[in-house]
Amino acid sequence: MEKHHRRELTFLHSGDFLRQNPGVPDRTLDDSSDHVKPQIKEMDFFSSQYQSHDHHQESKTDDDNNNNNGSSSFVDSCVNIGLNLLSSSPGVSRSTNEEKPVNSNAEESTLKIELENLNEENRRLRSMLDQITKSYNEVQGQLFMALQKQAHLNQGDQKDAVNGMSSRIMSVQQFMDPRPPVALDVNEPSGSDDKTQELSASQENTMEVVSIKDGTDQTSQSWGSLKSPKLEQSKNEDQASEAPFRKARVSVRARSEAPLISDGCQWRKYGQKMAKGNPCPRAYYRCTMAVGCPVRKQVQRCADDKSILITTYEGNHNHPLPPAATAMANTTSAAAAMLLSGSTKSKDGLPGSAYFPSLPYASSMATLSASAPFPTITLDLTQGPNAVPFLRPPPSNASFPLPLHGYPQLLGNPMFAPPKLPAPPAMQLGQRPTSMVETVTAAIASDPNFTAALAAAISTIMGAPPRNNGNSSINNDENNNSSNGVPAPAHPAPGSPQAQQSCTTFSTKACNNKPG
DNA sequence: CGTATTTGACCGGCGC
DNA sequence: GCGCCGGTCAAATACG
Repeated sequence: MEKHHRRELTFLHSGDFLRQNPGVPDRTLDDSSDHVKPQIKEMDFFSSQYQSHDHHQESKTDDDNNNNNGSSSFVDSCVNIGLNLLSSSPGVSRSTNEEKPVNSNAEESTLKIELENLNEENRRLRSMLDQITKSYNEVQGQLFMALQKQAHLNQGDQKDAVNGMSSRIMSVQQFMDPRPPVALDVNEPSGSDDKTQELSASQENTMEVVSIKDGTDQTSQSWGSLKSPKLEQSKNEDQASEAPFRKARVSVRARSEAPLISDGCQWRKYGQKMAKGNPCPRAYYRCTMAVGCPVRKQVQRCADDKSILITTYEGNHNHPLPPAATAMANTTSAAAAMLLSGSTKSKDGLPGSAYFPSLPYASSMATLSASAPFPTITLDLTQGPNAVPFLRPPPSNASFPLPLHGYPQLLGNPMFAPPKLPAPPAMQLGQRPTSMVETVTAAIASDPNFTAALAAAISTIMGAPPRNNGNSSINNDENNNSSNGVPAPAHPAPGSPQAQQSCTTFSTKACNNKPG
């Protein structure tokens, strides 16, 4: 069962592709790092795999080979040793072999045969991997084409097309990027230069998609230096047009009985107030994952439906996000790229009047609110994936539907400036409240509805009918995530596309969390 | 005892 | 200027 839904939701996870291979035991991936067992098959397989395909794992493999510690990555030359060490009592096997040359010869021939079998297996798996890679590329191409097609169809605005397309494509690239999701502590000096570079590059991609600055503080995103020329330009433009804007916010509506949704960050409550027009108190939290992190969030139950939890994020994290948060952020960004279709703005300029259901599952998830003191994008995750364009009647205030959360550019696009707010600085292009969106996407990720919608949308784009697994296939990953703010250890699967990761690591603890 | 939460006080923005 | 309101501070309290 778990295998089943993994397969569906992690459709780009190379590791899971392998996992599906009939000849490869499931323990292959899991055991590669944790267990010391005579699993030469798996080891050999990975070794070859990485050597031929996966650059970013090369360094790891090389390290292992160099260390030759026999803990995880055996090369062929080590097979014998590994077998002896692992299958016999240490210290005894050697003398035993010396005393019994005949048996040793027999064993040697046995090992040779086994080695040949392994080589054969290795070839077979490699060819399978090639096929998978091929299919992967094909699907990627199809996705590109689908996105371009949709962009053309919805090409209501040239500027949007220019900005959006490239971003979309970048997003897709990032989504498809088989490199391991990053997010780990980039400030920490890495032992391997190659690895570091890979991480940086990957982060760059990630940030290209996710990055937003809300203009409140430009404390360097510790993730990096990621600056595509384009974004750099945008940033400069923004800085040039610095305006007295305060903060953009992202609000997430999700059904949850828990007082908090788990978004991968650690929060400390610093206040609670009764808000006007809502019998439920509003709680104020600040991020405590790093000293001085300016990110705040407000949590309040919906006055109309107390089962709906409204979480509003504000500010930029000044620290790397834990994998649990980053992965989800990446995924959501990728999902944004997938789901975003063409022009997203209100063509007649009237709030609430624009709706482009090119991607029915997601296009109604986001609304921009013009009435709030701050530009706020609201992501409504309270509807089921198949509740087709669920256009929750916009709240009394002015708002207009947006296809897409997690799509930073939207927040920055002056075209989206609420009529009431004359192009608030917060809405300037290039202002990228990165972390806010990331946090929100993390929150989104914790909502089963979103992941289901994402899966359905992806399936739609891919031209395949969405499987009817819906929430059930996604929600079972609770154990994958650590509790609030605690990074899930080593959960990024090597060589897996980032998008996949978020699919598999989505936290659904929203309903299980106890307040910290 | 250290840390997190609670809760009333305080502050600033905004409308009248 | 005043009051309302959202947001934050910080002392008191709770908790492990």
